[in-house]
Amino acid sequence: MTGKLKYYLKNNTNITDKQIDQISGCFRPKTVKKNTLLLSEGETCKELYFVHSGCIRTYYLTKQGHEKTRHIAFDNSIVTSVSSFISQKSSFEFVETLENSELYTISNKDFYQLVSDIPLWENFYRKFLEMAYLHQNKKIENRITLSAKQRYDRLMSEEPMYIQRLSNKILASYLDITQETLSRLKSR
Amino acid sequence: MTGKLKYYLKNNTNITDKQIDQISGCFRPKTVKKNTLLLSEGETCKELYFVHSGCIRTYYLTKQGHEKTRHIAFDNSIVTSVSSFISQKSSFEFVETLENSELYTISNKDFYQLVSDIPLWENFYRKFLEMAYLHQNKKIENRITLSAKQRYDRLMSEEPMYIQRLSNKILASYLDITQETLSRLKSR
DNA sequence: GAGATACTTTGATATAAGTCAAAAAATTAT
DNA sequence: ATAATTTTTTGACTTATATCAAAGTATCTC
Repeated sequence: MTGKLKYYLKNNTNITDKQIDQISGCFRPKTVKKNTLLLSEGETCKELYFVHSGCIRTYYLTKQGHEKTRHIAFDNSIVTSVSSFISQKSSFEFVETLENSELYTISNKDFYQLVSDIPLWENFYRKFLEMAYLHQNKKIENRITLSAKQRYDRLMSEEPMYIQRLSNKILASYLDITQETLSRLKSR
Repeated sequence: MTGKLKYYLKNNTNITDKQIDQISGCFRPKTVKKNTLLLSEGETCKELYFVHSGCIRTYYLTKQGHEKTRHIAFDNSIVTSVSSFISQKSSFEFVETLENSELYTISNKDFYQLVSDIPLWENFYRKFLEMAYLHQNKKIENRITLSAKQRYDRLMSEEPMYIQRLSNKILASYLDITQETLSRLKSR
């Protein structure tokens, strides 16, 4: 059942099989329809998700009410509202499914219990944070140094799945441009 | 000598005095004149700095050759080219002193040795990464949701030290605007 | 302290991307 | 299938910020 999660942990950590069983035992399966909010602005993020299948995004609203997509997680990845999950303070982000999704979810409590109990899990979490940082870094850099068209072209070549699986609306908000601009630059 | 560093660790961790001695023993003092490069693009970042006094920035160059300041560290904070220090790959960032600075420097090797040896140091490092992530997050959000003037005003009210201690050139590059724009919006 | 170098201001102009609006196309629901 | 809703495209217009250029200030260096 949690096979894919176990496989993921086996491939990304040196945690022993026994401890992988212990870890995956802390996750609960959760089937969610597309376009479902898992977390809203103002709530405290109590869960972290492993995406078995489907797709999840995190986004926030600008003062003008525009959605800005921060992160998109496809199959075989981990996602949550990182800042709220870490700080256990009110989130300014939303977490939402973009497709019908099968998730495995772990509570904040259990997660940090594992961080204390299993050194290699803390190690894994640290590496997750390192990756999250590098990813963010790259997003800032892209946003600052590339034009809208260049960002689109780069995503197209580096992460074609984004273009294949996401609607223009979501894609535009991920690339920090308007739908109209995306529509126009696609036909250039 | 490393008094300020020890004080910093006492205030930000639960590490025992004995282990704080062990940790600060791994740091070496380094006095650096202003406008000195500590790391250049293409080099691998082997050191992490505690800023005892002075000021350090990290920045990178766009394809057009413009400097973009990513992070600024004043007294009593820790700084490095995080992505290169983590990955031990070639850096695309520069690290530079903006003022005459007294630093304490630790090697990547010693740093990760302490991460292995002292659980509370790994814990501290994890929290450092969490903070770095939150800080980045906020920078992305500000850049996307606020106008140049709004970003300047917010920095002025939240971090007046930035405006007091940095030249317009550096400040502009930190706010992701040109010097000319900064000059203009200051007189509005 | 004079000259060189680097920084800041001001002006004129250009441009990428946003906004508003409405039609066309694609999904979703009944 | 048909209607209703949502998404995408296209057009006309606006705007914030960048660019280029030149003059004015400040800072370093010999």
